[in-house]
Order: sequence, then structure tokens, then C-alpha cells
Amino acid sequence: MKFITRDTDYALRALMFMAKNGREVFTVDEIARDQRLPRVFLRRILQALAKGKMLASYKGKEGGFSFSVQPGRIRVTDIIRIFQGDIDLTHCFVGKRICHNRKTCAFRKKLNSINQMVNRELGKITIEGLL
Amino acid sequence: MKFITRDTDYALRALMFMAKNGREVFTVDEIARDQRLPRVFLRRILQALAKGKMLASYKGKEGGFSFSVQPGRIRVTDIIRIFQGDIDLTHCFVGKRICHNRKTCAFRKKLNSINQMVNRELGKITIEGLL
DNA sequence: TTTAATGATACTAAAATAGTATCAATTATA
DNA sequence: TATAATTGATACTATTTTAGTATCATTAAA
Repeated sequence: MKFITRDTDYALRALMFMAKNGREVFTVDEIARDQRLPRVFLRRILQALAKGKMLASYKGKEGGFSFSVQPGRIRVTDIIRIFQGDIDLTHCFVGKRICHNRKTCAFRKKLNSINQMVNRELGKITIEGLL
Repeated sequence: MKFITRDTDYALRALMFMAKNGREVFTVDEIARDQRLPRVFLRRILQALAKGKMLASYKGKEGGFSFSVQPGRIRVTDIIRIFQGDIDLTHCFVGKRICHNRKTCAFRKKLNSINQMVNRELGKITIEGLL
């Protein structure tokens, strides 16, 4: 059961690396080298983080990526959301054919409360907290 | 984020159907027909449930499947376990390269406690409880 | 103007999931 | 005892998702 996909994983590693080395701007290449991650793939990941407003990006020579949000304010759930969408454990009964009574369904209620709990707890952990 | 795969889903539906129609023995075909599930696939699913000791199976004419555990004692987690393995949300950092300090890692601790909670809560719901 | 960076996007590869096909073994019953 | 109706086992195919590559365009510093 895969809860964290590789994009999320690599993103977290990259962000942790950046946070640890409190510098300003990092290029894809230096992160990839240090963390031993596939460059081109990592690049797309950092681009996504930039689109998701977690990082700022600078094109051209001497360019790279820097935090646009403090590492202490980036939650694990924010990263998961960018790569895997909202955490939603309630996509259970495919097509929902069985769930006529979605509002009263005990299973769904239970899944919902579990879901909230997972979100709440993961929302407490930030990049900084991971160091 | 897919928490429940299709096997698990179909298995739950089939079991709910069986539990609802308190009869003894059901054939794959009648369950498939009623629930509109792909027969051959469903068959493999019921076979797995039999291997997992949730159902008893009877070969030959007039054969089929029946509960070998009361529906009130079959937990959702039992079914998930059969098709998706143990619920484990802690498979995070691929290869664990980053997690030197696995014992002290705050993230892992958090994931572990979330995991326990999910298991505990889903362990409270049985097939009977889903009806 | 060159070089070192990201932006965007199309493509390929690998793995997981979903589903089919088929033959063997078993059992009730005509 | 032969037949038909079932599950057991297993190999195969198809689809979808995940992982990763290739490449050209754009930007900006030196």
C-alpha cells in the first residue's frame, strides 16, 4: 500500500536538503548530485513545487530554485497535495454503485473521520520538523 | 490516492451481498449477476477469500461459497489485508536512504501512530456493520 | 553572444492493476 | 456411470499509473 509516491518522496528530500543548507538558491543539478536523484525527473518535480508556490524559480545563468515559503511553514500535506492530490481515503466503492445511502453510510463516515485525522496529523509536520 | 483497490471493493460487495441474503451457499455466477461484477475476476477474488479462510468453498455441482466466519466477525481490515497486504502507510522514503535515524525520526513516528489509528478504526467495522 | 539555468511538453519504460482464458479436479444427479 | 455444474490453479493479455528521458524554447548573467 503506497501512501507516498516517488515524486512526493523526492520532493521532500530535495526540500529537506535545501532547508538544511540554509543557502539561498539551488540548482536542480546540485540537489540531484547530492541526493543522488535522477536529474530530469527531479527537475520536473521542482518545477511542480514552483507552480505550487512553494519554491521560487530563477531562469538563466546563476538561476535555480529557492524557498518562497519558509520551510517551517511548508507542511507535508502541502507536498502530498501537489503530487498526489488531496488526501482522500474515501474513494472506496468504485463508481459508488453500492453506496446508495452515501450520507448515512457508516463506512464512509468512518473513512471520513480517519481521513480528517490523517490530514490533521500530517498537517502538523513541516519540512523544518523533518530535519 | 487509492486506498481501496478493486479486488477489495468487489470482495466487500460480494460479502455484503451474501450477508444480506442470509442463505448458505452462493455460486460465483449468481453473485456476479446480481452485483454486475466480471465473473472470472470475481471468481479469483472468492478463491482468495477462501484461501484467506473467510469463506468455505464447495466444488462440483451444487457447489459454491459460504461464510466460514460470521459476517459480524469479518473486519474490513481482514479483507484489505488479503488483497493489499497489511495497511502500512509508513513506506515513505523509498529505499530509506534519508532515514538514517529511523528510530528517532519524527515523521516515521507520526506515520506509525496514524497507521495504528487507521488500523484500529477500520478494525471496528465488520461486513455486518456495512449493511 | 555564449553559456547555464528553468519552462513546457511529448515521449518511452516499467510496474501495478484489472481482467480473460483454459484446463484440471470434484461432486450431485439423471 | 456419464454428464453437467461447479471451484482450483495458473498463465496470459490489456489497461492504467508511475517513473523516468529527451528535447526544444525561454531567460538572464557574464
